[in-house]
Amino acid sequence: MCLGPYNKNPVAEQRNASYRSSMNPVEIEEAVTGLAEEPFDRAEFPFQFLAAFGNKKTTISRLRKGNTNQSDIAGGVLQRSNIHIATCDSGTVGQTLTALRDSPKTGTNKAKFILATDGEEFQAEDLISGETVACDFADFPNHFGFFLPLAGITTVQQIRESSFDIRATSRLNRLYVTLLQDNPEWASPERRTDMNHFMARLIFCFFAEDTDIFHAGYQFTETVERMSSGAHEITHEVIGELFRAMNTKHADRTAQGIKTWAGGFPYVNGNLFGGDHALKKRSGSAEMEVPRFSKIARSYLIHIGNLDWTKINPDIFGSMIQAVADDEERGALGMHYTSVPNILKVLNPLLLDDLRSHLEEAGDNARKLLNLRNRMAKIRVFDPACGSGNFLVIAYKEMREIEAEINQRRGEPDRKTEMPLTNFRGIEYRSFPAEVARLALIIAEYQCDVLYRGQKEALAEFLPLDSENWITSGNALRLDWLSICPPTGTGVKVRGDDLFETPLDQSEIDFENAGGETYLCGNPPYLGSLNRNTEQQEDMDRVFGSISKNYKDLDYVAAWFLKAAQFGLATKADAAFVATKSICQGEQVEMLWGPLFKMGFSIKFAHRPFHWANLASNKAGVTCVIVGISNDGPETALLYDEGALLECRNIGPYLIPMSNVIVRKSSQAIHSLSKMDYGNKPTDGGNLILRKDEKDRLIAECPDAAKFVRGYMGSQEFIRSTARYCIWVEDDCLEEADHIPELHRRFNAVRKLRSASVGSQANANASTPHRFVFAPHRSGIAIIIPRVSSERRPYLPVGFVDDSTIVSDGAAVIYEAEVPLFSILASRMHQQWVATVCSRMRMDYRYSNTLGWNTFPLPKLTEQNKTDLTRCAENILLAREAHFPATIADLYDPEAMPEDLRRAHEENDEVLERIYIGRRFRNDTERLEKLFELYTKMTGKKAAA
DNA sequence: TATCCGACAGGCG
DNA sequence: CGCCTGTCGGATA
Repeated sequence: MCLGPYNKNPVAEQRNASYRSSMNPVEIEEAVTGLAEEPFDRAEFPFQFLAAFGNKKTTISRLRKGNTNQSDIAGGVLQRSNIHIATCDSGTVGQTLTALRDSPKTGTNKAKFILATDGEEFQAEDLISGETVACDFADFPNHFGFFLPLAGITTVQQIRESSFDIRATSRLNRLYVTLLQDNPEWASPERRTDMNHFMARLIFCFFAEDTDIFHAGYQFTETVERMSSGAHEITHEVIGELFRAMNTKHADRTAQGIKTWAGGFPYVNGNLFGGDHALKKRSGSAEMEVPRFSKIARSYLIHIGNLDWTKINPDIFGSMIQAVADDEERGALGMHYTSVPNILKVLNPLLLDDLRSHLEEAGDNARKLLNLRNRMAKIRVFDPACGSGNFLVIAYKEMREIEAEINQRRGEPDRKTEMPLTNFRGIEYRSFPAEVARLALIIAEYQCDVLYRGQKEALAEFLPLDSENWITSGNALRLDWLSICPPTGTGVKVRGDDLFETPLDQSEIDFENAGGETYLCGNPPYLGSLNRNTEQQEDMDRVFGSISKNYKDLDYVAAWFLKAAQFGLATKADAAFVATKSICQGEQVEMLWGPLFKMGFSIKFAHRPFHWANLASNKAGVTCVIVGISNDGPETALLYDEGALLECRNIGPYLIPMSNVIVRKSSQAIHSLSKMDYGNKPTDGGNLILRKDEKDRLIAECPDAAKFVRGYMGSQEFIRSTARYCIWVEDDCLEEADHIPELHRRFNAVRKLRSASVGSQANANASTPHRFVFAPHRSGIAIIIPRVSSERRPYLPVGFVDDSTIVSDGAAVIYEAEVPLFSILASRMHQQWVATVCSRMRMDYRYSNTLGWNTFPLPKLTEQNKTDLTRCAENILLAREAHFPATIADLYDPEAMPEDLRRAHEENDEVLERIYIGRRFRNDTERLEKLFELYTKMTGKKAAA
């Protein structure tokens, strides 16, 4: 997955900075390894151990002083809710661990782990899972994954199981940083590509020497170590010579003057060892360069080479290693990667399930099996945001498994694969991940060959590498996808770098006879309009500019869907991407699905919104969907919701079973009820807002200020009854207010903040700091509708406020509201509508006047209807009052909603639903059907009129 | 003028 | 420290 160089904006940068503060698995691995290399200090070890897992200095010094150390064991350190550690006399590790396990404090303080060591032996136990570790002290860093929950890392089980990948990443990270320090001229953006290329070559060599791709006696690491022994300054020459050998055919080596010690290395080629790109462009020469190694860098290199690289897992390793080269992402170190289960959520319904069902159907029929194999050989999988190639690697591995089964059944178990690696194509913005993706695929191919055909066969055909460059590094939204991934059988092979700028002449492709299928997949970057940089903004213009004029608020990821659709129109390719949920909610539905439906696409399968966990604790994640599109008119569509699968006739753009109805946001209501306003927006940096204590002090110090203070109510204040206040000054009282020193001070602060803002609205209002930048406030009784509220509540929480209170932009508001409006807003009908067509924050309801209120389909109300609804509203309000001082949050807690309140709502629903169909609806599905039907009717009539 | 969104953020128990 | 649930201001129309 690619995250381009975005975040020009200071807010986003700040977010990134805070993300870096917690330790990631790679940093922890480094710290733990460092700890094992130090001499064992019995008294200090527990604290060093905790520090290695990211505990803050203050936490540790408090533990050290004994303030928070709960241990009842001699030499013990017990951190509440985490770990009980004890160091002990030599040879007593077993007893000490037992003592820790039996310690009453271990239980009362909810320790998750116990750990005992004497500096020679190391034993630990995970008290929740019961897993244990027992090893030599020097080896305990190998088990660091075991302890990751100590750092709050529990969400991604896979990380824990990928100790090797994390360790390798950590070492490479160290080497990379050191090399950049030693060779500052390689840090320029231009040379960085060469550095990345160099790292990819190294990784290949480490893998090759451990898997016998390099012949015995010609080990890369060993050769480098031997030839540069005592002379680290020539390390780069040694490596350069080895690379040169691997780039030279055996027949030419003597003529090229390759040194004899390098002569036994195989010819690898495949561009991997070819001359470096930037240099070639600059001087026309393809001579490759190797960065210089300091003594430390050389020792890092040898250390890395001595790891067991056969354990490399190309599915996830790539995601981690790509982050090594990325200054922006180094802090997060690949933690945005797409896990294998999530990748399969895309690939299974997109193509793998179909292939597997054909395999099953073929049984042992040799002809059918052959057809399937031939079909698979012509399938291209194309990930236009491939990052380090996870999707492609998984697709390749899964398809190889199917092919192996075919060959098994056909009695050809050793058969060479029919699926060229070059059928798994990708585009990636950054050069290093693109390089890693190529490498990951090569490694995956080798591993599959070993698995399905045997090591001998795998080795025999592995080298030299195919030199085709089928993973393109560039901006996917500016490249011509057909040029990069034309269907198989068209006669167009992989095109050279220079051609990517020029779109493929479509006459080059014989689509009629192509026959090969293409499937597009991936997890492209998500970026709201707020966080895009200029280049990304222009990308959107290029992709959507000629299609619609209403696209600027679309998420960046939507551009991949549109390009995929355009690609699909030319070649009949289906596509499926992971995306932010917002492309299937709220205003974006119209912007994206309007054009896609018009182009003849529909949703073939989808995963309903699910939470994408973030490894860092205390950080919110993102809510994702997976959407597969096709213009092939599928007869049924598959809708996945967590574990469940629903087959339906059509999946609507809101990812529910329905027709392709799009609800458009509108500033005009389709019903004839009162106008709903957006709340009053301060843009004040908090200076016009007062907590209760601030308000009390202000009025105590200056009673004259009292008349400028009003209640201030948004979502939080209303739902949780947390009082806040605001300064509210009408223009004609400004002079008086400005004489109050505290208000004067606050006005100045607002003026300063608004002037300094990059937002035009803030600037425009800088000279009127006593006023909110948006202030529709009117007197009279108003209804407040929180902008965001929890999805757990069975009804939208709404309520009345009087005009001593200012409704903030944290809520919507209807001024001078009539009581029946409350009944409608508080109904199940309205909740269902808003839940479906409005956007969400996480999974929580997010209210919008233009999307939820103005579009709400409601039959015309009679006077009798209004009287009935008024009575219902009064009953709801009375029931709420009966439980004073319970907050709205208390009252609408689904576990604890009072019975009388629930009854009042039921009654309200009954009255309203009778207005729709003369009876109660059976369920929410029926409610939504009716609402969408009515919406279509009401908007259709309006359009005609 | 008006408003939708956040590869989100932060407080509470 | 994990769970629960909504701020706030910029970009855009």
